[in-house]
Amino acid sequence: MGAKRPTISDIAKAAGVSTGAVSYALNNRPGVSEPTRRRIMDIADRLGWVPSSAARSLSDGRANAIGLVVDRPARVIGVEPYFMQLIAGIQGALAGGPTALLLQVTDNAQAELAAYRRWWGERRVDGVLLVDLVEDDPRVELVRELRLPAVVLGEPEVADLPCVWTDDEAAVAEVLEYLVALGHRRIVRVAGPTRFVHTRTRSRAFTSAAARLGLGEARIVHTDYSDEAAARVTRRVLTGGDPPTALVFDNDVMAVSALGVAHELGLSVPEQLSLVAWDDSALCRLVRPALSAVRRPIAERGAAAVRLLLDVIAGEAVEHVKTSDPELVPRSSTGPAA
Amino acid sequence: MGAKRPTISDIAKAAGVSTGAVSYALNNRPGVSEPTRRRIMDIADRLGWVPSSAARSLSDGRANAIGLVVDRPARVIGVEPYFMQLIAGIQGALAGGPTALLLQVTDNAQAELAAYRRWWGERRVDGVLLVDLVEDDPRVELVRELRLPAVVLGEPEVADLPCVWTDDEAAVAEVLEYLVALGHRRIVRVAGPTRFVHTRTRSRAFTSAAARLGLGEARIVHTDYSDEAAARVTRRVLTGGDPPTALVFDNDVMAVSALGVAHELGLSVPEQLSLVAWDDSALCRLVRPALSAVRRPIAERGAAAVRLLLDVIAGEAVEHVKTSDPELVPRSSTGPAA
DNA sequence: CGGGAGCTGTTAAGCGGTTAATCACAGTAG
DNA sequence: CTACTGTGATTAACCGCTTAACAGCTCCCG
Repeated sequence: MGAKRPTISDIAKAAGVSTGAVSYALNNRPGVSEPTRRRIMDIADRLGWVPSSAARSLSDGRANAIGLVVDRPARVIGVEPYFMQLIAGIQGALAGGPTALLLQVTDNAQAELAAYRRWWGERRVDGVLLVDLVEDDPRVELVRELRLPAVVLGEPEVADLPCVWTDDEAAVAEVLEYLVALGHRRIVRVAGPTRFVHTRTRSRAFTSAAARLGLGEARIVHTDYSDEAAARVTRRVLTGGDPPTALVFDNDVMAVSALGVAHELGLSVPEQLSLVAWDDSALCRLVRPALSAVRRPIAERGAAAVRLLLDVIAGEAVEHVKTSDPELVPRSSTGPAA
Repeated sequence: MGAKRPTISDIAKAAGVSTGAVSYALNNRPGVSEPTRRRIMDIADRLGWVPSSAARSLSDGRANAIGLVVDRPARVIGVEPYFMQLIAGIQGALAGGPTALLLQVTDNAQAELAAYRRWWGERRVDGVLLVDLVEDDPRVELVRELRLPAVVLGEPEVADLPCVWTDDEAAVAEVLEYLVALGHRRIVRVAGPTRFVHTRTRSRAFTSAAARLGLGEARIVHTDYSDEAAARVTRRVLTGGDPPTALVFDNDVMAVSALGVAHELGLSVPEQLSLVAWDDSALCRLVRPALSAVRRPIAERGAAAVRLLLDVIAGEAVEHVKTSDPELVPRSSTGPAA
């Protein structure tokens, strides 16, 4: 059962006032005199009083919690540093406030939808964060139908939901220009699953930048973000006809995996093959050669999303938030084309 | 505010019975006839009823949530695959049930204690999972004082709390025997922070196995689990007098980092230096040479801990749970001593 | 035929807060 | 002296659900 927790009526008894007065005092609302308020607050923290979230939820209808569902296969989620960094950023913005984070990891889209629906039904969360949006994402429809406050981490204009976004397109162009400047012309993008909007956005940017730079053959191959898939795809691309001299990846893990494949195939990096990773977690610095990568402000994204969501929940008018720009961090995995 | 959510009194109205009857029916308790129960349940799921967690908490005192606080510096948490795997395991055991997971990431022990205290005060959680225990851990004292159900992921007998443990000592011995069989005699263990109990346990096992195997010089150096610290330490150890021919690490990230250092120093792995990682996330397979590692059942630990905690919360008598044993997975980072 | 025993259902209190409505009691104006 | 205005409090309803206590009904037995 746990030790006894003081309630406002304990405080009321100790202070010789009604529970109503205690409530007014503790919430800094008018209705009690200054001396009384002080007395009540003294007693409250002498008793170590903390409001019961259930009671508060029940009466004011707010859960003081937000939810995040991560729908990625278990084997991917472990190595992918993205989510932990995102969570760290989320926590940073939540720290100090009354709001808690509910986390769920699912392995299919249905389960994710069910999770939102249930949280909403149980009134467990005041709002949710949406990541990895897909085209015509059913979650968008769902939160709209439920009128569940939601913020998207992704690209704006894909849903009429408030959104925290990062200018990936510019970064894609920057990477391509960089590689072209190094003399590369056959460049392949190893992307995540097509269904993700962010994948498509980057692919579009990749294709158009390639066209602009006069690269006829801007190939894109898709994976599921896993290291195995990346290895398979990389192997195929490198051993196929007309192999590329540079590869651009959609995350860190795949780039590292490709480094291993290059090693296997006896291709030296960056002399014979250049690699560019995406996200730039510590992984990129860990391997040899250290990977050139596009650094994105992941924790910043999480924190911004939380702030935005809290505003939405508070009923304020909000606008899309753009984070700081990604930046290419050149290291040792990129060099002049062979 | 969100769309309207049905309550039991909506159901009661629709079924022409009292809310009490509805409650009995929906909870499968005696007190209503079979036909009535069925009618009520039909109406309930036609209306899409989901119980309000706040209301339920308030009346039965249970939060239907458990809490996990991870107290590691932000820069470590991102790359460390351990926690995400643990969380995946936790979710697996929670899936389908009514219990949610509250997650908090903090960057100091005080904040962690505060988090538990607050969750308890708010009655937000029914119990908590404790990881990374230290000697005389204040959290143990805290949960005892609060009578907050808790389960330790770590070694038994360090606290009188139920515990999920893995036989690391045997694994340490196995690794050492393996290395000695390969001819290594100068072996250094690159460990996590001394304050963690699991660090000490492994160190003790390391020292005693070394003694048993007649290795006089079983050195242990400590780090904070970060790749930077590991690189620093590895560099120092390898360039100092009487350098080791094999290194055993306390996690994956440090081993990968050391691989980079070896590369820097022109030491070839495994010809001149053998490396053994710990945990065996995908990281180990990603790098070249692939790292020999001790694989631990991390997700299994998480799942077992959840089940144990739910039992404790339910008031059942429980015992420590031992997970399956870790196993050494030899890959290409270990070989005969030079 | 009186009086349990069993079902099926209702009533109402309570969980810990919030808050509209009300009240007692100044002080102050008319 | 009455009426009005504020101020600082209390009261009680309510949020949605659980559950002990009780009530009506049928059935069965001595």
